[in-house]
Order: sequence, then structure tokens, then C-alpha cells
Amino acid sequence: MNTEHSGSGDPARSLELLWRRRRQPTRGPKPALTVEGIVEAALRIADAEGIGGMSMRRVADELGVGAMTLYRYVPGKAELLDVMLDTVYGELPRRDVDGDWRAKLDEVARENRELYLRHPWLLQVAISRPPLGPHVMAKYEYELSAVEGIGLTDIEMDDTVALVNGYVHGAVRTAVEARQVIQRSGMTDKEWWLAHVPHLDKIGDAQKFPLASRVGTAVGNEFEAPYDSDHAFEYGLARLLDGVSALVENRSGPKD
Amino acid sequence: MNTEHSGSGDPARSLELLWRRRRQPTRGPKPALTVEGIVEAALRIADAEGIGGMSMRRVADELGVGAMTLYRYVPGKAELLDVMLDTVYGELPRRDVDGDWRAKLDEVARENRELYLRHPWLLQVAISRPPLGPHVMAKYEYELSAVEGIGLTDIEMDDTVALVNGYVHGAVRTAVEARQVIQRSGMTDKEWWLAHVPHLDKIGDAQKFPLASRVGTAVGNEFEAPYDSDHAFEYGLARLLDGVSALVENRSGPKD
DNA sequence: ACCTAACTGGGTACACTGTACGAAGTAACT
DNA sequence: AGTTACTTCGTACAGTGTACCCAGTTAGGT
Repeated sequence: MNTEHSGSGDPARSLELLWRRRRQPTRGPKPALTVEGIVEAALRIADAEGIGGMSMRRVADELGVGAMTLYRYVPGKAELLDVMLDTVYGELPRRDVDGDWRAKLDEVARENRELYLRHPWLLQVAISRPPLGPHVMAKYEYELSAVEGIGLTDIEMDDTVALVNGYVHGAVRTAVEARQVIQRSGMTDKEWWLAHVPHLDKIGDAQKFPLASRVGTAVGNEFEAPYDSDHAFEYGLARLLDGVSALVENRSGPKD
Repeated sequence: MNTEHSGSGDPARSLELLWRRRRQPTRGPKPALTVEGIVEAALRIADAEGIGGMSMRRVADELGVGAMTLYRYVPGKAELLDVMLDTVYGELPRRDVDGDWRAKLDEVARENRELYLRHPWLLQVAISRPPLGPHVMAKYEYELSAVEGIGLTDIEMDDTVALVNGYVHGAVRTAVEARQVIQRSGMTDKEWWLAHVPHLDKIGDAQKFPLASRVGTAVGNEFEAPYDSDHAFEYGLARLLDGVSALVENRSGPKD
């Protein structure tokens, strides 16, 4: 099920972990693990098996230690997830784009899309309260800089960045789910449709639902190959940026 | 987290269940339960506690029977979820709208939004292969009828309906997650931000991330009240339909 | 009236999950 | 050497979906 949550722990403890502010102890045995190593192992598992496969025992097995050992390094699973998020956000290139705000927002969208495709488990994590680590902050700063100084209010800047991120999230989610359902079921969309048609015919829905039958069949035939998510992404992004453009022009030269 | 899946069972068995095509047995004790009753109980739980709260044991408890009893009526949890989906889609009003395709698509978006708000657990279910029950078919038929006869190809009709549904899904997901995180944490966004600020100040990110600090503070102050999701929804929907309009006009009077 | 086939309810078991608790071992300071 | 801080990790608990099996119930056939 979708849902793992981020940002649920104690702020002081979480930020200490995210910014690696813990003073190393002087006495006692040397720690055998590091937070970095644990996060790396957790990311390997999540990338390969989805967020559902990333259990504390599974991560501990990967590192050759007992499950409870992890709790010496990380307060709990929620906080480990926070560090994983901040870590993968660190992979974003955050390129300096020559051009106007539109070119920059376009780049933001593409970079985020790549990240989602590389780490599909990100789509299964609800990030309503982002973990305020160094890479999350840098990501937010970078994305805001794309729409800074073009006449938007602070609130509108945040809205716009959130709108683009929301669009990319939804578009990639659809594409990834389509890809995953083919893997999980071992059936292409066409095969799945053809497996249902004879039973639907028996029920007689072609008469009751003529449009659904006609369009459903057309779509089933068209997309034997993997769903053309590239085209859908480009089209939707262009429409979205057109919409933002209207707002920017309205702000830079208001009529009333 | 996010994820429960739909449409994973055997097609014949699933469709038989969705369309209630099972012949009732002649011998043996009269069944104490009905599929309808089980689905009703499961919906009550999912509406109140989210999809994570809907376990087979929990549903069985609600009905005063043992967990395994449910398996006499439903092949498994995945199929029960399919019937739940088809059932709630039956709640959609599917009003006849006077007006052009835009007014109709607008209505489709609003009806779907209401449904997501009434059953937030829908947002946690990945529906890449919809359960082909009577109400899912009727929903698809109704939504296609909004864009029938305006010059789009069958594929474009499906794309357009999917685009609108995708937008609504994303917009409501953001709003619902914001609402839920306040419940779960017992903190408003402002309180959460204020709890982090002193620690972030100690780290000194205001210097490193000036834009993020400025905009983050502005957003934190603005949205003390519940996030103004109505406004965001209206704005985004208007931009989206503008984009579709461009496609429709291009199809009805192509230049090249 | 009685047998049997068909059916229902549900107990137990298995392999999972996150993590609280506490025991046992190790290293550095006094 | 004793104390203190720190490590690893076994056990336990309350959950999860569901395979398997047995006991009880009812209708049809004889």
C-alpha cells in the first residue's frame, strides 16, 4: 500500500541526524556501522524491491548485523526514510541553465522526472512535511531560484514550484505504475485487455457501453508497446508552462 | 504506504464477483453474509481509518465472524478491494450537463474531486488496471461522452480523460495529505515550521539558503488556516482546460 | 428415514512487520 | 581494578494475509 510517511519524528533528533551533528562517543567499542552505510543499503533495497521490501530486518541482513543494531544509529524507520529522501535529493544535478524562467522550470521538471524514474519508491512516500536536510533545502533553494525576480509574490513562487513538482509526480507515477503492473502480472496491457474481452462479451457490455468498448479496444491495440509516457510528459509539461506563462505576464503587466 | 494494488486476480473469477454472476448454491447452510455486506463493512473501515486499517481480520470483526469466513465470499483481499472500488464509483452522480465539452469535463473533474474527498483511501490505491465492473464501465463511458464528437481521435479521447483524472488525483492527494498530516502530528504547518526554525538557525541555513528561508517563512505564516486547496484546484483546472482547448481547436481547424 | 454431497464457519499455523526491553560484552577513563 | 559509556543482539508482542483442515449444517436422492 502507498503509504509510508516522512517527517514524523522529533525535530531536534531528526535534524541532528540529517545534518550529521552527532558528536562521536569517546568510550566503548568502536561502532561497526555508519549512518551512510545503512542508508546506502536501504537505498539498494528500495530501488530494487520498492519501499515495501525495505524492512529493518532486511536492511540489517544486507549489512550482516542484527535488526536491533540499526537502532543504535537511527531512531526508527521513519527517520531512516527521511535520511534516504535527503540523500537521493542530493543526486539532483541542479544545473545552471542559461535562459529565462521557463527554461529553468523546464529543467527542474526534467531533473525531477529522472530522479523519480531512478528511484520509483519515491512515488510511494507521502512528503507533505519534507525532511529539512541539506539536500532538501538545496533542492528547494534551486527550484525557487528559477522563478525569483519575475514579479511573483513569495506565495506564488512556492505555488508555482509545487505545481510543477505535482505535475511531474503525477505523470511519472502513471508511467511507473504502468511499467510495474506489466512486470507484476507478466501481462502487457493488450494481453490483459484480451483476457477480459470474452467475459465482458458474455456480460454484454458492448451494447451498454459503446464508447468504452470502442475506445478501450483502440487503446488496447495501440499500446502493445510500453505506454508512450515520453510524449504524454512533454505534452502535459508544455500545457502547464503555458499556464504559468499567463500568470507571469499578468503579474509583469497587469491590466486592472 | 502507498500501496495497495487493484486488478491482480484471475479475470473470470474477478468479473464473476464484480457483476455478481455467481449462481447461489442449493445445498448446505444458508450463508450468513453477503458480498454487499462485506464491502459495506470494508468501506466503513477504509473511510474511517484509511486503507491501512482495512485488514481481513478487522472487517471480519466488524461483521462478528472469523477472519477465514470472508474467504467464502471473496477470493482474497485484492478482489475485495476491486469490488470496493467499483462500488464507490457507483456513487458518482454522472449528471447530464448542458453545455459544451469544457463544461462537461469541468463537471467530471468536480465529481471525481468530491469522490476522492469522501473516500481518501482511493488515493492510496494504484489503479493502473481498473476492475472492469459495472460502475467502472459506466464511469469510463460517461467521461468519454464528454469529449465525443469534437474531432479527437479515440486515443486522444482516452488521453484527455486520463489527463483530467490525473490532475484531480494529484491535486486532491496534496490537499488530503496536508489535512492528514495535521491530524496525525497534531501540529499545523505553522507550528511544525516554528518547531524547526530554532534548530535550523543553529545550523545556519538562513545564510546558505536565503530564498528557501524567505519563502518558507512567508508560506509558513500565510497558511496557518488549512491550506487553501480550493483556490489551487480551481486555478490548476482552468489552466489544464485551457491546454485541452488548444488541442481541440487545433483538431477542428488544422492549419497545416 | 437415512445417506451423502455440497456447503458454511472458523481454529491453527506460517512467515512476515516495527520496535521495547534487557542481557552480555568491550573499551576508555579514573 | 573499578566504573562508566557504549556496543551488539536475542526475545517478545501485537499485528498482517491466507493455506490448510476439521466440524457442523442442509438439501437431494434413495
